[in-house]
Amino acid sequence: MPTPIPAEPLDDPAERRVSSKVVPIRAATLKVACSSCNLRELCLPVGLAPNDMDRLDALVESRRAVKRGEVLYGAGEAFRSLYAVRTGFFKTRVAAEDGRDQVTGFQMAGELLGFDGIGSERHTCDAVALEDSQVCVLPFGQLESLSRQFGDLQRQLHKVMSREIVREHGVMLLLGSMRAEERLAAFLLNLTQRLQARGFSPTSLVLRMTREEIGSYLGLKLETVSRTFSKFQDDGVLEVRQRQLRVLDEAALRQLVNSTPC
Amino acid sequence: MPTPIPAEPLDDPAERRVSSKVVPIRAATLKVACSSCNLRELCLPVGLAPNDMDRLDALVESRRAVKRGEVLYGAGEAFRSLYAVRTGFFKTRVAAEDGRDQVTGFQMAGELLGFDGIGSERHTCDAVALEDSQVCVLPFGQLESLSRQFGDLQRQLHKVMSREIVREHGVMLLLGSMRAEERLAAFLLNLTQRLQARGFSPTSLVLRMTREEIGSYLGLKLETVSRTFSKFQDDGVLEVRQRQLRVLDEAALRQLVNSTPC
DNA sequence: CGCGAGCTTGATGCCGATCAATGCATGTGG
DNA sequence: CCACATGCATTGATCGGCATCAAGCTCGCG
Repeated sequence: MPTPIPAEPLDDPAERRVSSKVVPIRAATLKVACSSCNLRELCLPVGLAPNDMDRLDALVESRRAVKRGEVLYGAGEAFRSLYAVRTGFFKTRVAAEDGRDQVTGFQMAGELLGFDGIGSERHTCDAVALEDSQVCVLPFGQLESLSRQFGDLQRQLHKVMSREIVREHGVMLLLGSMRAEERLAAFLLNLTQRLQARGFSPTSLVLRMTREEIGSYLGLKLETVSRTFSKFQDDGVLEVRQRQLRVLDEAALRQLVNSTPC
Repeated sequence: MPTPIPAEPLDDPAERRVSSKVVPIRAATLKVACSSCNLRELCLPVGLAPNDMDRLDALVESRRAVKRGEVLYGAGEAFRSLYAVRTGFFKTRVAAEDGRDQVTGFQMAGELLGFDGIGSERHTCDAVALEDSQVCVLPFGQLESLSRQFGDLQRQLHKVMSREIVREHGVMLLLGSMRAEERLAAFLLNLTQRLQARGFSPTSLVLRMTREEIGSYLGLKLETVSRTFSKFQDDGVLEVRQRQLRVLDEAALRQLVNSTPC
């Protein structure tokens, strides 16, 4: 289990103001440094020796600001870098040839994006910011070469990719065999757990995504998501006011996920 | 697109007879060698320089025979190695705390298994042989250390993992937004394409898995799978006799996958 | 203040689950 | 070698959960 971290302070305002457009920012000017990042216990540097971390610092060449609604990368784009979410919130989605698309994940601070692009040297999905966000840019060629020198970094990279595979197994289980209530319960538990690991309250949260995006992720229509929220509220499990949620009975959520009425 | 390879010859009988139990076999006695394996164009060695491949040969320490129905590894087991399927056919499945389980993939010759275990040092799903099979054992520690020396191998390993992530995105799309006929059509197209890459006919195939296993993978009940097969047969798209299939109208299958009646 | 994106809630219908029975192949022991 | 068991597949009848269609509602914002 990752070490909990106190709620991160807001970035200093001077830094946030640059976000009016997608702007690459030179590392030197901002002193980007994993070693001093408040996300270092959650992000790629987990478990690295101080020496290794210095080298990783050197690799993080820039940050990039992405405004709400803008794409960090899109399907078809050449793959160059992974991205670590520093602040903000993203969704990734794949699109079928026809209009349909599927949200494949939501990423918050400290989580990595872009693994989909390694296999074909092109991205195969879109990453979209759900609020004004900042990412650290990790040029993949450099990351590979660095991880050839530092076994700990190599291992960490492999672990992160492996966990992404395992997470998707969980989503497949959810999509393949759970009913609407179970899906939403599983989703909420996952969300609160990740927020808790970042020092936020596990009982009070603000959704960053619409009902439609939740529905796409869970294989449900937005009306079903909405109705299920209402039902949880009627049952006293949740307090719902728009995107503001309060978990009243976490045990009930857990029980739902493990029930087998299907 | 991978180079097609002629249908692989059956293993020599002396070698197959050892499969009465799960038996580790010393490499030396069997001359295991990626460089002479007829799967080298499909497996981990893709694109390696001859020198690198010799080193990979040295790493493949043994083969392991797994009889139909036996597990190659199970959830909870310590993670030590990846496995490359040499002959045979596997499924991987995750289990929820209650009885439910979900088939997360089917693996055939040249495909790699075991990535689920890297993240937590323990396997998180079961790998079960669907027919008598053989795998090459790739001790992961050695694979990492080798891929620190050889950039091509490192890159190849990352690509394989990335493609696994992308494949799962596709399954999520399928589970989240397709109807039964589309799911089965997508499944069949994927299967025939992979068989074709291995030099088999893309129109005539024998399923190695039951209707129930297909259903679990596709998020359907076995009756629905069976009915959908029957419908495809009535429509002249498929000829179905038990597990023996013949694709009569591949275009119809493709059209189904891209249709959007949902 | 009024517009529009997002959310809620109701009425209805359909796809696939469920329950149930039968068919078909393989294998095993009498 | 047949009788029977067993596992898997097919097919039918019915049911239910979620999608769909259709109104309103809420709230943030120009």
